[in-house]
Amino acid sequence: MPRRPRVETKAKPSKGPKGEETRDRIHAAALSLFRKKGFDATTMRDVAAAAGVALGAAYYYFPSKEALVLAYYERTQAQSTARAEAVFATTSDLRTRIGAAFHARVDVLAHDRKLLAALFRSIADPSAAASIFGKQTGAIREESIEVFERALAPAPELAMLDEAARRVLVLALWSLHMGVILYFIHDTSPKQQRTRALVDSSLDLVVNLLPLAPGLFPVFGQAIGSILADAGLLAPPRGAEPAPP
Amino acid sequence: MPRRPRVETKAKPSKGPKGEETRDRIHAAALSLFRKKGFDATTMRDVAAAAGVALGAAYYYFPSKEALVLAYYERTQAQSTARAEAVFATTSDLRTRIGAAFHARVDVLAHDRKLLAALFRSIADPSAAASIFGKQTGAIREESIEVFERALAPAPELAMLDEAARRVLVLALWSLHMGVILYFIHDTSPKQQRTRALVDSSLDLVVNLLPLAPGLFPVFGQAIGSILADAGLLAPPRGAEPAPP
DNA sequence: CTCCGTTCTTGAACACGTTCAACTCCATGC
DNA sequence: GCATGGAGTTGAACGTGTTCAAGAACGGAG
Repeated sequence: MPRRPRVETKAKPSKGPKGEETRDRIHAAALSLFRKKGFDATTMRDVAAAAGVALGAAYYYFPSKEALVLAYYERTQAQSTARAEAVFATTSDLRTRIGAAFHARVDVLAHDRKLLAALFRSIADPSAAASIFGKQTGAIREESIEVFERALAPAPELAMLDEAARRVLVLALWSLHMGVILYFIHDTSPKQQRTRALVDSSLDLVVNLLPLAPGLFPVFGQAIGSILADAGLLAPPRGAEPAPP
Repeated sequence: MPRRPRVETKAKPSKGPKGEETRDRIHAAALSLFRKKGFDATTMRDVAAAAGVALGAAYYYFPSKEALVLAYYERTQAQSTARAEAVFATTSDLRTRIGAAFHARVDVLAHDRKLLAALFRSIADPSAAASIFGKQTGAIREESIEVFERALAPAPELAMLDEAARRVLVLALWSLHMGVILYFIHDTSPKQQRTRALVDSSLDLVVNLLPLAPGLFPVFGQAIGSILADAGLLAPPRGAEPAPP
C-alpha cells in the first residue's frame, strides 16, 4: 500500500454502454467474492480475475477497493428509501413512520452485515474523506437524511418548530440510525433480532421525547447543534474554524 | 500489506535491559516521526532508520505499526489516571470529580490529536481485535473505566444502587468519555476549546440526570445493559450468542 | 477508406506493512 | 575454555493496494 492515498470514491467512468457493462461485471464479481471470502481476504487481483479483466480495469471504474463497497451501499440506499416511502404512503402515525425508516435500512442490509464493517472502518478518521461523514459521500448521506425528514413531516407535535430546530431533530434521528447500523454490524444474534429489539426500545424513547422537543431545544439545542456542525452536517455556528481544504 | 493480518498488539519482548533500551528508542523515534510527518506518511522503514535498527527489529518489539500508537495510548493512560486521582483526593463533589476524569484525559492527549485518529480507525470493525473495544486492549480499558468508578464512589445520591446498576452507570460514563475523545479527534478549534465546552455541557446533563438514575434503571437499564454487553463490556444477558473465537 | 480523439484495457512497476530464516551476542553451567 | 540456548538483530522476500505509461478498440469527420 502506498502511503495511505486519499481513498477517492467518486468518479464513475462509463460514458459508453461498453463501460457500463464492464463496470457492472466488476462490481458483481467483487460483491460475490466479498460475500464468499470476506472483504480482507479478497484481493483486487481476485476481483479482476473473476470479472475477466486486468487489474487496471478495476481501478479504471473504481478508484479504490473501498469504493466497491461504497457503490454497494449507495445502491441499497435507494432500496431502503423506496421501502420506507411505501409505508409513509399508508400512515401518518409518527411511531410507525420512524420505525419504518429504521427497519427499512436494516431489512435491506440484513444479508451483508460483514461487508459494512469495511465501510465503517474509517468512520472515526477525520482524514478519510470517503467515510460516511466525509465530503465524498454527500449525496448518499443527504438521501438517507431526507427519509427522516419525510418521516417527521406530518407530525402535529412538531408543527411549531422552526427550520433550524427541525433540522437538528432530523439529524439527531439520522445519527441514531447510524448508531443502529453500527450496532447491527456487531450483532451476531440470529436474524439480527437484537438490533430489532434495539430499534424498538429506541423508538419508545424517541416517541416519548419528541413532544418535549420544543421545550428542550432552548436548553440543549445549541450544544447538539455544535456537535452536528463539527460532524459537517450543519452550517457551523459562530467561532468555529473553517475546515482545511 | 498481506491480507489484513490480525493486528496483534500485545506481547512486548524485552526480557533483558538491552531490549528495554532498544524498545524505547524505537518507540521514541516512531512518536517523533508520527508527530512530524503524520502516521500515514511515516513508514516502518523510516521508524527503524531513525532508531538506528533494522526493519525487523521494529517488528520484534512492536507487532504492528498500530501497536506503536497503542503503546503511546497506554502510557498516557497512566498519566491521566494520576491527574484525576490528584483531584479526587481534594474533593468529594461529584461534578468536580467527573469533570476531572474527563478533563484529565483531554489534557494529556491535547498535543497528539492527530495521532489518535490512527487508533480509532478500526473502532467500528468487529474483526479488529486491537480496537479500543477489542480483547487485546482489556487492561488499558479497565484502567480507564476504573477512574470513573472512583469518581462516583463517594456519591450519596447513588448509595442505593446495586452492583449491576452501578456498573452500567460507570460504563455509560466511560462510553460518554469515549465519545468525547472521538469528538476531540475532530476538534480543530484553538486549544480544543470546543471539546472543553462539550465536556462542560455534558457535565450539566450528567449531573442533573444522575440523581434520577435509580428511577430510570427499571425502564432503560435492560436496553442499555444489552448494548454494553454487545460491546463486550458486560457479561452478556440471556439469549446472546457467544462470540466466535 | 484514413485520421483523430475518446473510451477502454493492459500488466509491469512501486511503496508499503509484515514475515521469517538466519545470524550475532552474551550470560550461564560445566 | 567452550558448548548451550535464549535474547536480540538483520535484511531479503512476500503479498498487497494503487499508479501509470502504453496501447487497443471504437466511433465519427473528412
